[in-house]
Amino acid sequence: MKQAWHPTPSEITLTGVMGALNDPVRVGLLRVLADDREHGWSELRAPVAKSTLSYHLRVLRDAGVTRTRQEGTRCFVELRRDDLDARFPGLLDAVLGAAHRDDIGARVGLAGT
Amino acid sequence: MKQAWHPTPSEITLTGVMGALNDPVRVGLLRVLADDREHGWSELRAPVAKSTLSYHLRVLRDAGVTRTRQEGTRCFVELRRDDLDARFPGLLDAVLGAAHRDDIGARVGLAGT
DNA sequence: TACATTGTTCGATGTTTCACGAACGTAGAA
DNA sequence: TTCTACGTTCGTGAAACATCGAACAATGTA
Repeated sequence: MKQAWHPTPSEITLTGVMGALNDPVRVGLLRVLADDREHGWSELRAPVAKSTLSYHLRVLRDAGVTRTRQEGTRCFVELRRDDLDARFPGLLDAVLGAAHRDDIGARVGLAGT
Repeated sequence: MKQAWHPTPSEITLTGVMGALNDPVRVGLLRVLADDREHGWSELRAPVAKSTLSYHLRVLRDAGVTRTRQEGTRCFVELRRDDLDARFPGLLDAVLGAAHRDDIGARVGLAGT
């Protein structure tokens, strides 16, 4: 299983990021990843089938919002906060703040919490 | 022609705003309206048919991004900056800054510019 | 009244998005 | 090698979206 493609910082587009964050499940994933730690795929809990979760993680990755690393058969996901902040200053914080206030994507979480 | 419906500030949702700003034409309109002045409908120039422009302005209005006022047969549109800033601090500026840097919606403009 | 202007709405069309289960490929375990 | 666990990809379907031109409604003008 080869490492998945990721956009370089300059390939990250506003349209792509806005599109990626225009879904409550993906905003929920964003909130989970906002602790800036790497999380295992299997640790993630979302109210969708695993194929759908894979799809959403792919959308986030392709947009440059997250980075996915493969290790054996396991995957680890993390937020590309530095790249996003460099590219679109303030955007991530604004979305995270708004998502927290409106409690968007609340049904997404981590195992055992 | 009665005045169109607008969401109250508390009815403005992050999901709605993100969805509204997830289209280059609408981001272009946002940039045009970012001067915080009221603009006449007929003043707006976008690379779409007038029925499509009407549709986009409706999406922005329904999301709470803009306010539309009717005066006779004419319409005037303005950005609801205060409401958006109160609801989602920093979001509008972040999007406007990013849109400017990436030149999103550049084909939208005003007549005579 | 009749006509022109302005923007909205309708109906049709093609595209994109999100969802699922099934099938698949890769890597490690037995 | 065979089996199991982990995620991805495929095929499909339903819904939402963007787009257009035509028809429409509301207002102002002749």
